[in-house]
Amino acid sequence: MRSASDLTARARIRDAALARFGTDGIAGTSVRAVAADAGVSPALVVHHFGSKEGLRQACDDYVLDSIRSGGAAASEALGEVLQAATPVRRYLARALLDDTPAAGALFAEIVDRTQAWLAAGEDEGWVRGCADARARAVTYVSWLLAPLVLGNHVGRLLGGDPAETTTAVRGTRAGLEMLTNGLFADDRWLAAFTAIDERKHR
Amino acid sequence: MRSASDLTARARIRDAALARFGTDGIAGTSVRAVAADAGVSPALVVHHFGSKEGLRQACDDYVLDSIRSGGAAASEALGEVLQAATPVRRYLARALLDDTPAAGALFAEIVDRTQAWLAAGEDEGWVRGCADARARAVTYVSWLLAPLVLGNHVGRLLGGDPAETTTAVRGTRAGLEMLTNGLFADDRWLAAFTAIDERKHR
DNA sequence: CTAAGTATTGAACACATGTTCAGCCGGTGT
DNA sequence: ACACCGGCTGAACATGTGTTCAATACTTAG
Repeated sequence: MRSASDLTARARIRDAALARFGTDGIAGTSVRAVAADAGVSPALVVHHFGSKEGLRQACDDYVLDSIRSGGAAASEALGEVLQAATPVRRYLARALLDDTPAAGALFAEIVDRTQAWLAAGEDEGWVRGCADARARAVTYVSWLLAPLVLGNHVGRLLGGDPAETTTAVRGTRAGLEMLTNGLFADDRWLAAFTAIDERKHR
Repeated sequence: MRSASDLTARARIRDAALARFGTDGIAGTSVRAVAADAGVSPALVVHHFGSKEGLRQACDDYVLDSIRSGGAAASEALGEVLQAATPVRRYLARALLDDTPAAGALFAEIVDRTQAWLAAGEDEGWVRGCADARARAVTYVSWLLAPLVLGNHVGRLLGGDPAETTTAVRGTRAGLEMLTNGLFADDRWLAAFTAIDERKHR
């Protein structure tokens, strides 16, 4: 475990920014606050990153790299993300909401990988067929991302602190059950939706 | 359809704030910008709402009311939310991420309702049983909320603009398919997860 | 019509923000 | 020994922020 003090100042600033951006949002975080957290003068952060925007991009690049390098060839495309360090997760959630280009690219990349993974599973017989593979991949990724984005609320309701493993486990297990056995015992909702949809398209 | 100009200034300010807060985040929105959108002086917004914080609370109350009154006794507990006006949706997503007390209360309330709804369905036989009803309700709500929070990215990948119905339909349908038929054809992931979990707890 | 009260504004204030700049410190090469 | 150069800082600047306040327009009651 690295201690904060033996990192280069540049890295300390990046880590502090990651944490603060994730907690308070990018607009809600001041350069001064980041500098203070890193034990550094505000002038140094702009010396290293050019501007606040530059700092944000550095954060984008950092989480992008740490996710991509994490397990490019891993089977479960998103498993790595969910197990990344918590500040990274929170920052990722913020970035996705703030809709930065980097976040969009990352989301698209995750979806692509997941779609390929699901297609492979379909070939091998352990994933069911479906009408719209693209839509399914997008929806599936959204679902995996959801507890991450809503982590605070989910954690609060499931007891224990949000970062803790044991609370995430309950949600993950419940999700897996739904994905394996299904949630609804008959197709009443699916049929109802299809009916409405067709009526609208006529 | 009401036009913007025949609303009371107070309502215009609230609507403008709702939209801007949802788009740019609360910290990223200035009182002046809201005032300009509402065609009003900055001084008036604080005259009506006391402070920027007061304005945010008014927005919280507004979406809370419009959701609660929308369909308190409706069957699908969250269906109303997803069909609410788009600015409200975007604001709700922001509020959930910013973790305001009001948002937390709303999330808890939605989960409670959903859990009751699922329990009823279980009694009536159209919802499958499960090990952890609470966790399932929380996860289910997260899933329904996910496309809302990640709306931009989902919409972009599914084509068309995010607010449009036709793009949301694809995702919703894919989701319903997964919830009805299941996604995985066998229980390899569920079994694997259970195995890991048990090993950890021994 | 007058009085009262509310809606609304323009100008101002105090403060926080992102950014700049001239300079200091400490190590490295010559 | 010197010069040099990158990490680093304190003070300053311009601007944008939330908020205040006195004063004006507008509506409504007596």
